Amino acid sequence: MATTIPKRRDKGVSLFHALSDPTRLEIMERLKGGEQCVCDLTDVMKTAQSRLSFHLKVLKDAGLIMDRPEGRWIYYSLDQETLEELEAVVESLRGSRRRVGTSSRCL
Amino acid sequence: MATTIPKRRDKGVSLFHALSDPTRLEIMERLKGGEQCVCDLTDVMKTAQSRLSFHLKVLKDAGLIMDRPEGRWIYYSLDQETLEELEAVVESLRGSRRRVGTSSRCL
DNA sequence: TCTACTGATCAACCAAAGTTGATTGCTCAG
DNA sequence: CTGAGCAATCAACTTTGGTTGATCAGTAGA
Repeated sequence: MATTIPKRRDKGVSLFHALSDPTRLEIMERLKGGEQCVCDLTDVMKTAQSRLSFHLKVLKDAGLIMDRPEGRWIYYSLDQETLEELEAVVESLRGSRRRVGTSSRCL
Repeated sequence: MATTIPKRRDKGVSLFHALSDPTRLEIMERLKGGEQCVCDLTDVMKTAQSRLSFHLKVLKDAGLIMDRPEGRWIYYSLDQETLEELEAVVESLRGSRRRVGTSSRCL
């Protein structure tokens, strides 16, 4: 089933919004190397725990990352499926490169 | 010359931010069909002219669209180069899919 | 059980982004 | 030259997003 245009747009908006912050982009980059627990990230990014937790939530709500609790820790990792969706959204933006001669209305 | 990591990140942030709004995403979709003047967009999107102008500026500042004045009108179109950059940024997010067995620090 | 640690959540605050309506500068037609 | 239409800009306002510090629940180890 094909997703409706507005639905697809909303999905794009939420993905782009989640990635539109330097801290969150850094988290994504760090997770490229494999899953990390929050304490790893807090240490290496030298940032407040609540702040990091906030950004992780934004990424998780967008579906870009997943969490896996293990004992005392929670491990975060990239969600490859959503990243593929993101790639599809971006590719769809490029669309057909045809050139329309004149505008429809403004004459 | 390879761009530095933080520079690349900033570029990503500004692109993602520009696309993180439904109105702007709709503009992008409409421009896929070819260049459009502002009056076309105002008509078809049924939105205030100043609002549209604001969003066009955000997209333009991010480098995603270009404008071409012609007489009384200004035509906007997608900037394919930037869209390619965007694709590269997104692809780089997927990175290596290797799995790291255990975390470095949290034991 | 008691304590220390991890990480989520909350409320209060501050900053950034978006909206609205009005104005301005420009171009073209009469 | 005048009047009308296109589009950018501005100031005031509203809304959304991000930060901070505190608290809370869950887990592990002594």
